[in-house]
Order: sequence, then C-alpha cells, then structure tokens
Amino acid sequence: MQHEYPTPFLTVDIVLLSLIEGRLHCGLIPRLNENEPFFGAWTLPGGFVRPQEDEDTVDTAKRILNSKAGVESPYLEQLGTFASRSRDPRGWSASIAYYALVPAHAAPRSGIDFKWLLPEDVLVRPMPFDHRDILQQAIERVRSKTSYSTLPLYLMPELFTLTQLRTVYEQVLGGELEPRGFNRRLLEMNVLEETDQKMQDGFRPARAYRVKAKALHQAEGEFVVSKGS
Amino acid sequence: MQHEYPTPFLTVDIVLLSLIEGRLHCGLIPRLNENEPFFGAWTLPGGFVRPQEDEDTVDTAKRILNSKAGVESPYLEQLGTFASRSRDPRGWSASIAYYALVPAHAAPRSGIDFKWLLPEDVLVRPMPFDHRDILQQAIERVRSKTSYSTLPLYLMPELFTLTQLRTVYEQVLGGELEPRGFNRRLLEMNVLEETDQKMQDGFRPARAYRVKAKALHQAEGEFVVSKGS
DNA sequence: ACAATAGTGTCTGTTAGACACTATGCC
DNA sequence: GGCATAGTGTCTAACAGACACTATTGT
Repeated sequence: MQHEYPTPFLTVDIVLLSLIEGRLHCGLIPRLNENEPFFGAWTLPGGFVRPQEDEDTVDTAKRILNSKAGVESPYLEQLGTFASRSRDPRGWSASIAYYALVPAHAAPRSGIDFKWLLPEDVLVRPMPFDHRDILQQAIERVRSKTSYSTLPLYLMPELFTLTQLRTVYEQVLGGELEPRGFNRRLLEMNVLEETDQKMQDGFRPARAYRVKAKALHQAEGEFVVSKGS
Repeated sequence: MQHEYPTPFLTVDIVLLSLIEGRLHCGLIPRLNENEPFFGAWTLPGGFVRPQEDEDTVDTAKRILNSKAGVESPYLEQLGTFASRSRDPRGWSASIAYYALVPAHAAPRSGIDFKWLLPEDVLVRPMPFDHRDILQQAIERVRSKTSYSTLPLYLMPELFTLTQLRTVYEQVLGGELEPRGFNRRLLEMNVLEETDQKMQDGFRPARAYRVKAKALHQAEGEFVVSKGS
C-alpha cells in the first residue's frame, strides 16, 4: 500500500571476531568502489541483500563473509537492526547486523583487502555509517553473553586446556578470573569432554579437552529464574 | 550496485503487551484490506516503513501503535528482524519487530478493530506471516528480562503496592514467587520510592510505592560479571 | 476475638571467592 | 632439588529460599 515512496534499501553488516595472537580482534575490509561513499575507509564487511540469491539474511551474511573475508559459516547470530534516514548518505537504509565468531585456525590472514584489528583501537576513532555503534554493541553483547554462557567455545580449536580456555574468557571479558572457580564452573556446565591427551606449554602438561558434540547451541540464552514455592 | 533486483520491502511489527484484568495480554488488530494477504485475520499491529515520515524505525513503531492501537509511546524495544523470501506471500520482505509494554491505565479497550488476547491462546493456533514466531520470541524475551531486571515496572500504574508488583511478576513469569525474597530483592535494587499513602484491597492496607524517576531505563541489560583477583 | 493480608526476623543450604596445598613436568 | 605451571581441598562470606512470627485492618 505504501509503495508510492521508494523502499529503503536493505543491507547486512557483520562484526567478525576471532582470536589473533591470543587477543580478540575484529575483521575489517576496505571500501574499494570509487562510486560509493567512504571510498578507501575500512569498515565492517557488509553488502546488499540479494533477493534472488538469498533465502534469508543468514544466507546474506554467510555469502558476504565468504566472498569478502573467505570465512566458512562460523557461529553467527543476529545483533540487531540499525535503520534510519541518515545512517547512509545514499538514503533511507536498514542494516541487519550480525556478529560472528571464528576459531583462530579458521581465521583468514590480514592482507591487502582484509585486516584484523583490536576493537579498542578501532573504537577510538569514527567509522563510516554507524559501524562504530554496531561494533560497540557487538562487543558488549559478546561480553555479556560470555559472563553467563559458553559462547567463547566457538573461538577455541579442536583441543584445548582449561588454562587456554580461561585465557580466552579473560581476553573477552577484559579482566582476570580465578582459576579455581573458573574450572569448577565450566566442568559443572557439562559441556567439555576430557581426552587422554596432554598439551604442554613449557612446564607441567595439562589435560586436553574438546567441546562435547551436543554442547554447542545449547546453553545459550538460558537464564536462571528464581522459582516460586 | 545491487540495484538490478527489486529491493525487499521493509515493515515494522509490534508485540504490544499489557495487563488486562490482572493478566498479561497481547494486542491484535484485524486485517481489513481485501487486496492484502490474510484478509480478515488477526495479527500483530504492523505496517510499512514510510521513508518520508519516519526518521527511523522507532518512529515507525510509534506511528503504527498510535494509529492502529491508539497507544502513546510506551516502553519500546527492538526484538529482532525477521527477513526472508517466504515469510510474506507478496515477496522478499523484512520485518523489524519491536515489543512494547503499556500500563493498564493507558491501554486501549478491546473493540471492533483492536483486541486484547492471552498469548497462550493465540500461540496454540497458526498466525499470518511469521507472527507466531515473533510473538513467541517476544514473550520469551520479556520473561527472561523480568527474571533479572525491573522491566515489569513499565506495566504498573503510578502508585502500587509490593504485593501488586509481585503479582505482575508472577503473571509474566508464570509461577509463584516468595513474598519475602521478592520484597527484599526489589527494595535492594533501589528503584522504588516509598510514599506516605496506603492502598487497601480488603484487609490490612499496604504501603504504596512509585517508581523512582531515575530508575526506568537504568537497570536494564546489566549483568553481574564475576570479577577476577 | 478472629480471619485475612502486610510485612519482618532469622535459620539454613548453596554457592562463589579466596587461597593454601598437592601433582607433574623441565632444568 | 628448585621452579613453574596444573589441578584439588576446603574455609568463609554472601545470599536466596523457607518459614515462623509480628502488625494492622475488617467483620
């Protein structure tokens, strides 16, 4: 009914996160088209929804990650939609934002058309569109989810030690954690599977764990509700 | 660049929630246009984004709530975006879903073009588009937020007793709560302001409270993160 | 006086933080 | 043996659930 006006255009932007050299980084790409705004700037990977190719926006996100960052379907979750008349100089637009986590071993290398950067370095300066807001909200979301879920498991390699896992949590949360409490909590969550293997970083070797097959996509988004009598 | 294809159309749908006769209801409207799909069915209030009128999608949501339900800017938060080729028979579409809470005294009455219904009654049968998913997710979101925040304050009138507030929490969560623990927790949260007034439902009068001015939009979305040493 | 609801005192089991302690490897 | 890291035992403070108790009204 409202088709007298031009429809806003619809894009997808992705906050791609991984651990590079032990620290949480986000992946950015350069804008290479001279006819588009912010030519030359580094931004979140994104692009238009292609109604012919994409069944939904998860498809869009995967296609973009694949073509612009060379990443194959990692953990992917919708962050929210950023839509307004002014966020894009070309006109009324809506961007459905996703965030994605990839383990270090599956992460593409920095290069001429893709770069890993520390979010804190990126956030101190402006970014094209409202990508700064998007990145900020993604980091906050990952932090808060990390504090009550097992989200960081998506950043881990096949085998890892509890100390390595704790270090990842510390990186994401930006603070130290008690080893005792951390181990207790994670083992009680019943998402890790002991292996016979050991891994060594220099001194006493540590037991290697892997993620239980059923564990991923399970404990996410669950809250403890105080129950009545 | 991708403008060879028709752009998906962009809509906003709203899950409007209120307490009607003490129970959590959602507001639905009938589809009255014979030329549109699902003519005659009851659905979530929604409509197209109007790029000329709306600065952003919060504007859209407020405009729709106002025109279709007669509700004036209540608590409004984005739930998520539902976008795919198949969700609307007219073609590729994206719906940015919001949920809204209004206090009972500001809630419109059920009538010919607006109806309050119990979510559990609505959810047992199919709905047009993917409105069933949207409603379901909204209810879940409100429940989970209620368990760790003060979201239900947006459902309360100016003055209320602790027992009334607890009853609202119980309605939303669908279970009983310990009065002792509930009172302690809410008073410690420091969001309520004592008044001198008393309210009475039949026996001993109870102290009336109001929401502290600063309290709304404060304790939302905060998590307790276990801190390190 | 008694019934019914409002509101408080307080016991207890559970849990998270803290930290000392043992275990296992390298040098 | 000494050192560094892995991993465990256990004490304690804080807190949530439970429930008995007091307080205030109507009938």
